[in-house]
Amino acid sequence: MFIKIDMTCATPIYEQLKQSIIRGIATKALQPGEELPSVRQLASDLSVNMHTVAKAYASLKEDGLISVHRKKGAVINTPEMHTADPEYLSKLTKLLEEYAAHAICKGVTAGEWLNVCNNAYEALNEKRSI
Amino acid sequence: MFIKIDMTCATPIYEQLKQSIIRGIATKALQPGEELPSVRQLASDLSVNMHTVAKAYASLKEDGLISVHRKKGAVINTPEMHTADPEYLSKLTKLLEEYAAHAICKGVTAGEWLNVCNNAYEALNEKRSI
Amino acid sequence: MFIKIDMTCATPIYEQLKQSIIRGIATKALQPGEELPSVRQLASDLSVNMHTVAKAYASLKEDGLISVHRKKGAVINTPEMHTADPEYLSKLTKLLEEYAAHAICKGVTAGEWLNVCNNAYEALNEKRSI
Amino acid sequence: MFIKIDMTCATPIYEQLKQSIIRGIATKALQPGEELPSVRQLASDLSVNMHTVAKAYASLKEDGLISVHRKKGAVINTPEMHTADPEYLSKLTKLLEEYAAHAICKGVTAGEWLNVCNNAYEALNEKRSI
DNA sequence: GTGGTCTAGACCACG
DNA sequence: GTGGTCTAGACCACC
Repeated sequence: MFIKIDMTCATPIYEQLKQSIIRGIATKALQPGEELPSVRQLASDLSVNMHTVAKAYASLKEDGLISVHRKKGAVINTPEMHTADPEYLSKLTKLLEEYAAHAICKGVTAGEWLNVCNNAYEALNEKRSI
Repeated sequence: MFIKIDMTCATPIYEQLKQSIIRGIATKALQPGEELPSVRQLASDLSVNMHTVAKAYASLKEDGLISVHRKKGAVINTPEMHTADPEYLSKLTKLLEEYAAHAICKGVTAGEWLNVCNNAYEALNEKRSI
Repeated sequence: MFIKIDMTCATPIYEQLKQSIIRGIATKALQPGEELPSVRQLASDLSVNMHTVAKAYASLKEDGLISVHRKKGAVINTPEMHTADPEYLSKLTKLLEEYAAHAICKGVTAGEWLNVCNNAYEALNEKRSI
Repeated sequence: MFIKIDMTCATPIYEQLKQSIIRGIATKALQPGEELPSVRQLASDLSVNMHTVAKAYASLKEDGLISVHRKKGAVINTPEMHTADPEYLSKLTKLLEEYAAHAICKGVTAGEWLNVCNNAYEALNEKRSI
């Protein structure tokens, strides 16, 4: 796992960490069932505090992306393909509206917008198929 | 101006304010050339600190969405002034990748993803045509 | 607010604190809209660490019982009477099954059980009506 | 024995185990006088540590739900041995108050509360009559 | 060994 | 002054 943390970045370390792991899962670099390093281990690897890592893991657990297995530590969950959770999709739509609004202001057309969205999704999927 | 601020929301007030204005521009509720209220005016209307409004305006200016004139105050830029430059689109793609990655983890398919993206864009366009 | 923390108790301090506040809301000792003390304030009052209080507040926020208002700090939410959230009720049922099972093992009859449940609810409601 | 342990669950294994057995007794799947598997046996069946099983048994014994004989091992106590003593009921009331308080905060009415409590009890009784 | 909890002291963004 | 984040070092429950 290649997790890189930018200490100078404004976004909190634990969120960068969370995002890195999410990216890893999305690109299948992290397979379902795979174990994540222990909080202590990862903390020392990244020269970051234990609690910071713990917070990232807790957030991922809350999102249902990982589970904390006794003794095995944190493991990647298998996504529930069956349920395209409408609640989640609606929340996602709202979040995307922010970017969409900004894009419209910048003169981005509907076609360009969908193209960008598609690129974002496929950029991850490509790595996935490798 | 129909700006509503949620004081209990986690996102900073100045960002909510900025986002409200962006949404206003995107839906054409705010027309190019139109003047925004003065910092003092808007601050008192929303009962927030002057600095908060000023920060929002500064951020909008930095994004090239408004211009600040000495006399007229803040005015909405004309859409012709912002070109859908590839640099912006590539930055946007990176931002969207975060959401795309999370969506993939949650089992959202490419079709669902594009559908959500389209909905987000059209939700703003619909209001626009009213 | 009379919050008492038992440092010798096995249950974490932040949970005791959370429970105390929940009790306060249930008995109307804490009215909707009322402000809770700041984390620093409460922490010093209870001679407990700031973070411990913050954790309790965060948990209450997640449960939708309080909101963190900018500048006003944490304020009690007004319960949404309209929605008897079925999801919540089903989760609650599962939790209660644990106690019910134990009670059955101890020879508690259905009548006694319902009586105990009613007492627990009314014990809070009585204080409420004062 | 139909005991399922969730290694990813936050509640300790020994408590899950204890709760499973309690549920078994409550639903009469485990009859009074019946012998529980030996600590070694159950531990190997569930692939958990011996100490974990022993801890669960010890806790059940402390609650007066089983007895541990030298030769026969752990056996389920007969219901006649546990009387619905007022002390137990009062302790139970206090525990239930926690849930009741939370429910009140969430806007659950007295009727809904009693309904939920009744459902929890009957859910076990139904399985019992099968 | 693991994660969970608590403490203490620090910095920063926000308002 | 407020909460949010990060650090460092400690103890404990569970396994």
